[in-house]
Amino acid sequence: MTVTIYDVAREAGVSMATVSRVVNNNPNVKPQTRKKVFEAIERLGYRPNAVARGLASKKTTTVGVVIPDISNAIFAEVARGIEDIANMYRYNIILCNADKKKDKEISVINTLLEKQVDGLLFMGGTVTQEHILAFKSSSVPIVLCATTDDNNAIPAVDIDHEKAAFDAVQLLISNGHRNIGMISGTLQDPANGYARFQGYKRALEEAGIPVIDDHIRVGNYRYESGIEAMKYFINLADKPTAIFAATDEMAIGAIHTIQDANLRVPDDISVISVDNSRMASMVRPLLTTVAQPMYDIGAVSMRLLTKLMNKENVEVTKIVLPHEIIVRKSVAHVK
Amino acid sequence: MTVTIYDVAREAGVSMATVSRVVNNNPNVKPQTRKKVFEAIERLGYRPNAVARGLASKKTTTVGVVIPDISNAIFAEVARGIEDIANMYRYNIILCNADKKKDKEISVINTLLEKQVDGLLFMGGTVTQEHILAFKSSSVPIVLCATTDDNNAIPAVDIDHEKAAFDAVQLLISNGHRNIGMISGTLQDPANGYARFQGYKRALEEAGIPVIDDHIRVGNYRYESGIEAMKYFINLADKPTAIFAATDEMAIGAIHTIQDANLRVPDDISVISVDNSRMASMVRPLLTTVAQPMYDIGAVSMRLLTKLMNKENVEVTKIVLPHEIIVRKSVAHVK
DNA sequence: CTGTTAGCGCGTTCAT
DNA sequence: ATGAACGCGCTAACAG
Repeated sequence: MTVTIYDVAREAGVSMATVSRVVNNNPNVKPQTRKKVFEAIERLGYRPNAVARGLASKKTTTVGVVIPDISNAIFAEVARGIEDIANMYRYNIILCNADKKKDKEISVINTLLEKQVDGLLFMGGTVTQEHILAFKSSSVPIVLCATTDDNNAIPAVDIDHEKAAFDAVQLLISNGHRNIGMISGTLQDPANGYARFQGYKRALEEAGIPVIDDHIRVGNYRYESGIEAMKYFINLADKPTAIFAATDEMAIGAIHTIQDANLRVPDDISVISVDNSRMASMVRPLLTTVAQPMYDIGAVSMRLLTKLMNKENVEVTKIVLPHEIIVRKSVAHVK
Repeated sequence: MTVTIYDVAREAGVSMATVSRVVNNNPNVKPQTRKKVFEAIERLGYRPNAVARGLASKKTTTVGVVIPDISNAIFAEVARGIEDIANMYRYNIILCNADKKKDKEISVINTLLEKQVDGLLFMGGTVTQEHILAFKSSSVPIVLCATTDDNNAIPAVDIDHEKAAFDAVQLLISNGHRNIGMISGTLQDPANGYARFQGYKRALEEAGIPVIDDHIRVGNYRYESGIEAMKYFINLADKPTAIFAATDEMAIGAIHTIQDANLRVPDDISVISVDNSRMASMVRPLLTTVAQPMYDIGAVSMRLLTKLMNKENVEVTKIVLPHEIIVRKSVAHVK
């Protein structure tokens, strides 16, 4: 039924080793022989079996990607970066959603390892001891992607979330704002939640502005929770003159709430956030936000992984990509 | 180095066949033996090699997914549906972006087939003869996902794009609009472009409204092209009283352009579109749009594929999922 | 430059 | 219920 390397060999009148050589572009084949083999391949419609090749060579040219949720635009962008670079180096990607749930993460790591991936890209919640254990149970290279690792034991590429938040809030402060509300993500989330909150706090502290609980609301990254938080802020006696939101979506929720209350952005209240998703340039006013290079995070981590898989010597295994404030129209000087 | 089934056999004092049986849940093993084997597995940290298993069993429990662009929210949603169901049936997903480019599509189909995937989910541009040829070159089941196939030769699941557009435009007409502009996608795209335009046309024709070229602009699905198209419409002598946009993004571009011209949505101009992306509920006014069940398209096509891979008899192989108009705030009765 | 020969790790008869 | 032996399709020495 299926045509194998052996059939080709017979058809071309050579040995299977020779067929293997031409298929794998080994230079040690006479051009004429090569031609004969190619013709036989063509005639028989031979297609190499990558599984057999994987078993014999102990390489699958496949890498596993653990991702929280591919339907989340942020991660999808990372995934595209990963796939583009993988493709460039002739790797394929096995994609697994794990929703930042530890059990699911450990589980997919194991099935990925069973599938003999040549490398692993991990994007998830916190990296626990259990994760490390699962990683160490095999010798395939791993790189953490947009994921923090307290133990700092594994190669990783990410941005500096704390600094990103710090910079955003500092922009507000440099515009004269001193009454700044924060719409945070859950503080349990080390990167998008806790770190950004820390940046907010540090920016205030360095400016000598007291951090008060009433100016902090915790949301769930989504539009609706931005609305909810903003409704709260608007009813405050000392209403903030500026809002720092941990995500664009929450920022947009805040903007709409402000506008619905017949206040203006940025004239009455300024808004800044972090993400720079497509939506940031699809609101009125255009949203000032700090851009995270998500595509690049994916691309760079995949590139790092190729080096690791290639057993190249990589000195720096902790890569922090730069972020950038995209100044648009949602921040103004305080009145 | 790596511990194999053979090592486990020795450690447990049984044959490798027995180990294979317990690993694969074959009932023909004495409980006591099973226990011994499990203990040996635990002790040695044995992890089955899926590649070797794939070679021996001719099954990889892996399916290939060809997708236009995972960083596009619409497709990412489909992908999540696919992965969830795949996961449920213990399949893994190899994900390949092909950007709707024919050559790239054919190329990834072939590498996926080389990897011996048990099935293929294809999401792309048009399905040409060359695609069919590539599909037919192997006997693995294929299902088309959100992709039209003129030849109608391959199992597929999609929505009725023409009808979706028709319904949207009809809602406009039933609100008294007779001067309706369309912001279309490229007409070369059979589903999102051409079919939606056809639906627009048919709705007008059935209402006895002439279809005039001046009321049709072709965009590229994006926000910016919605802006551009709307600028054109606004300067028209007989300005449309309603706009049908082929995507939410273009619709939002139109809305903002209308508002920037100091006109109101929907009081002055109504806007409707199709997609029901998250953004539809993140604009003011909230966007009325027809919802496509993208997650379901992914889930249903993956489910169909599992049946096909399982050699179950499936009668209907052309599944059309229902769409639904989500009425929000961007459409009003004509003044 | 080419062919021979072993495995790679596992599923699967076929015996027992 | 268990074991022996073969083969899945290919790569990788090694020999010539």
